[in-house]
Amino acid sequence: MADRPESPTPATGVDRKSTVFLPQTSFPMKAGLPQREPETLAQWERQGLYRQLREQSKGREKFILHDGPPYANGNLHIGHALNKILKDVINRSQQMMGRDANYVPGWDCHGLPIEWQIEQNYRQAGKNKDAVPIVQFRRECREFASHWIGVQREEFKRLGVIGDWDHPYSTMDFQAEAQIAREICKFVMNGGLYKGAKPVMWSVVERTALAEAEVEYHDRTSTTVMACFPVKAAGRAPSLLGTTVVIWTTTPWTLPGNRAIAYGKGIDYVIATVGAVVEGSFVKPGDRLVIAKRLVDSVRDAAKITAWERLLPMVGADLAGVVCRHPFHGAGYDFDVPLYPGDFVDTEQGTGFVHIAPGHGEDDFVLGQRHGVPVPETVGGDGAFLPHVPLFSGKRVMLPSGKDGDANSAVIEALRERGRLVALGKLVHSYPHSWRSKAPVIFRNTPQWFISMTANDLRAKALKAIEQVRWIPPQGRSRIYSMVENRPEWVISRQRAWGVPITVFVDRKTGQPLRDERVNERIVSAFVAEGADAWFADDGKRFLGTDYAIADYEKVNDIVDVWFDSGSTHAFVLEQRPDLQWPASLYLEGSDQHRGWFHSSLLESCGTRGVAPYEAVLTHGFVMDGEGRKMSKSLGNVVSPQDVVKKHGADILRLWVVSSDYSEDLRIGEEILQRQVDAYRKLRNTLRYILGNLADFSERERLPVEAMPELERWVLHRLAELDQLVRRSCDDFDFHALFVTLYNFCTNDLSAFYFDVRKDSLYCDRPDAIRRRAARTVLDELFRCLTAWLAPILCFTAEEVWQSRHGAGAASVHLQLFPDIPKAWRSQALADRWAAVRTLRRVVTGALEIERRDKRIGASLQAHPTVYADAATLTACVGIDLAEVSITSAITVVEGVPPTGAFTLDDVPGIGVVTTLADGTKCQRCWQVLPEVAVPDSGGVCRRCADAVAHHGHAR
RNA sequence: GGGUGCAUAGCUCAGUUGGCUAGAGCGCAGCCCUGAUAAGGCUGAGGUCCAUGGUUCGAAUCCAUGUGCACCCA
Repeated sequence: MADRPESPTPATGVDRKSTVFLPQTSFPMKAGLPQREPETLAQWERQGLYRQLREQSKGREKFILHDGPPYANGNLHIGHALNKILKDVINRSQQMMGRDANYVPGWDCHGLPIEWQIEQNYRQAGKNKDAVPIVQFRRECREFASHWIGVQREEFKRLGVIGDWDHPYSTMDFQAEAQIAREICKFVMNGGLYKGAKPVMWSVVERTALAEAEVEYHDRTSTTVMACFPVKAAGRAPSLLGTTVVIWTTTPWTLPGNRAIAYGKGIDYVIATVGAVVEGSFVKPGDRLVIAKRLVDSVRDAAKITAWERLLPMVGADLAGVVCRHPFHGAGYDFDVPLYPGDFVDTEQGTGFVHIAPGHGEDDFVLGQRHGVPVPETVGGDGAFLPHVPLFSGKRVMLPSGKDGDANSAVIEALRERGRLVALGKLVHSYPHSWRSKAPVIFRNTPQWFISMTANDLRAKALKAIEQVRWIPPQGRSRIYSMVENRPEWVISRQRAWGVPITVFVDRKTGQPLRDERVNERIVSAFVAEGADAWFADDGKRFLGTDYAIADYEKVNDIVDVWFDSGSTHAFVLEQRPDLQWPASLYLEGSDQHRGWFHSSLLESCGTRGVAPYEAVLTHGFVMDGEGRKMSKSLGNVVSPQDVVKKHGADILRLWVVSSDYSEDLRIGEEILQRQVDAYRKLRNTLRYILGNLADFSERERLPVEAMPELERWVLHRLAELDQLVRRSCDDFDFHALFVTLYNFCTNDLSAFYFDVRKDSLYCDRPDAIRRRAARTVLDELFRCLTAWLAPILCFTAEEVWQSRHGAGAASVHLQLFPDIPKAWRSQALADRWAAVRTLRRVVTGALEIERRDKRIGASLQAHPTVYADAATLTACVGIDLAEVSITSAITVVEGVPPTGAFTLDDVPGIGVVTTLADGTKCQRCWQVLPEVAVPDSGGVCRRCADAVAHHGHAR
């Protein structure tokens, strides 16, 4: 370097350029994320990053985000991506705040959708599922779920989600199945579990219960009847005495199962006295019928009434407490039929009253349950009335062929005989049919297993637990509270094959479940060793041991609902793994899980442990398309995470997550993604610029804060402010605010201001110049902070930047903590001063823009502004080089009122700028226009540059 | 049909307990630079704050109704 000519001729700019310290970095501007990210993943894998993290954070306070298990039956969709990325950002940020954030992902594996898929495979192969032994069937379900766990695991990993992917949990692990059984046993032992009955959709043809997913709706012509129920007790409306309440139904055969009547609280009713009728009417003049006011005309026509004699109005509320007699009163139907209000009653058609048969409909069942109405069992699995049903024993609702039986006509005839028939009709309506046989289904009461909401005060415990949990956003609390407050008993049984059995033996004599811990232990240990298949392998004699005779007990072959499975994850994951802890710090899922996983986990835990399994619950909204519509295959607006990753990279998707307000529904589409790509580029270039200007930075250059110029101290002040915001935002899981602030810091404070101003010093000052050393020290701090703060979000890019500086062999950026920021960096006085400086600067740049527009200048270094300002502003600027800050070659400051014609900004009173051209000649090295360069022996460079060139290479 | 929630520039979002000419960033347009260069800087144009009615001296903000969208339930 010493032989470099000290004063190169002005014409040879190339030589000078080599003395300018331009940014140097191999960090490319173009990211190539889709190619690069998998390489980074492979590197993390090789390093064992997850293991390193665990080692490193041993003994730290644990932060346990317990994973809500996705269902293992298909590729990931964008909602999965949102959920897992959010979890990952939270885990990584908690880890970097000094906690041990161990994340164990999991899968939900049992249940109907998988079972169905396997059945479908059989059907396509022309085989019959029922011919396959259940254990083999279950094995195929297990293999199916395993396959999708593998697929989803790779897809999740590709998103950058870090966790114990080598040891995830699944609800079908033997150990999990064993623990689920143990949880069931707890409910058996504490009396929470009981056998009851509930209506389900039942196919008479296949003699099986059907789930909602297994029925399809077709039009069907039904015989409708209006039947009347004589009022027995009028409640608070004496005028009802001697009247009959008229109901309407499309399923007359359900009348023997009637136990109540529903009315609408807000509906207006009348007592209609029949005036005249035509021949063939089932009613006679003088009959007094209670019906909805809106429907008087249609009832009149349906019942062949020519005129009403009188209409006495009343309101729904008057019907409270009214009790009727059953139409078949005196023939074995001598119970009361009370009236209850029901939300589902309307006046679209019928009479404004709905007959309630708790064994034959969902509404009926729930309403009946709420009021303690018994659920009669009237129809057998073959579709025939059971022997104990008066009048109709043996009558068939439906034949095994799928054709209508004789039950409807028998019921209608019985009504007519007793004078309880008001009208007959036909109705074409949408009705559920079996997916397989295409035959209509019936709602039939079936034995089911329930968890009581009242036994052991489960409901009260759950409500109390809700109060103690932190819900984010806070609306979540009231949402789940009202659900738990109003929910019916918890039905946990399913008549299915792919799941954990309800591990109960029922005493054939008493109907009670066997309660014996030794039996339970045998079951659980068998499951640990063999999985839940052990239950289905034989008659279960081995579980009873020598204490009980299998002949005295019935082994229940129902399985437990999958919500009970996932509701038990806290028990078989959090409690069982020594590297986790119970309760979880956080559950995080879509807001639909208030009804789902949050709910079942709460009930399961409160029923067995008395408290919630989580300290906090965070919910996110749903992902819509770019126009805010729901995504659907038919609309063709589905955005798949796989496509985004392939096209843009996972970091772009992660950026999208933190740019959105996930407490509400969020949108994704081409434009939205393009905005993320733009933001990414800007961040990447900011980081690249820092890297470039830190080339060869050595510790010897580092400068203590006290020795730095104010501009550098202001940047450090900003870092201190940001540090606080970063930590608070991470604690609040508010990444949107965090990201916006970081991004604006990079664009406004760094790129457009600090970097722009310091460019001159970084490029042209002597390497040992204080100003340059200060800038490089600050860049180093910026590097530490930004890489750490961005690492939880842009996990791939942060690593790439980190390695670009520290080498590929360096410890991962993800092993860093958020830097400790000295409190002393913060200075409000400094912030205030620089706010004033930047206001002044805005006026200067505005003034320069006029010059530029009028072609008097191009670069700002050609200008020499004169700033007129008040004393307060100038006081704030004392000691600050305003020319440097404004990137002009000179500046003149005048205290006083701006002259007319000076440039001003409307929102900045008192400051005006008059611009002239800078005096002098352009320095060939730093491009400032200075008088000193104009002198003959300057060599075309300013004194600073001449000095820098003379010492080039010496101080580095 | 019921419950819950949401609606502010083309996009993503701020707008405390009612008190501004309603803000930011991106995008867009124009200009400048050419030593961050498929970069960087500056300036500018974009709003029926979903609609209607009300409370108030004053409403994006509070109330009512409606519309649209979403989730849950029926």
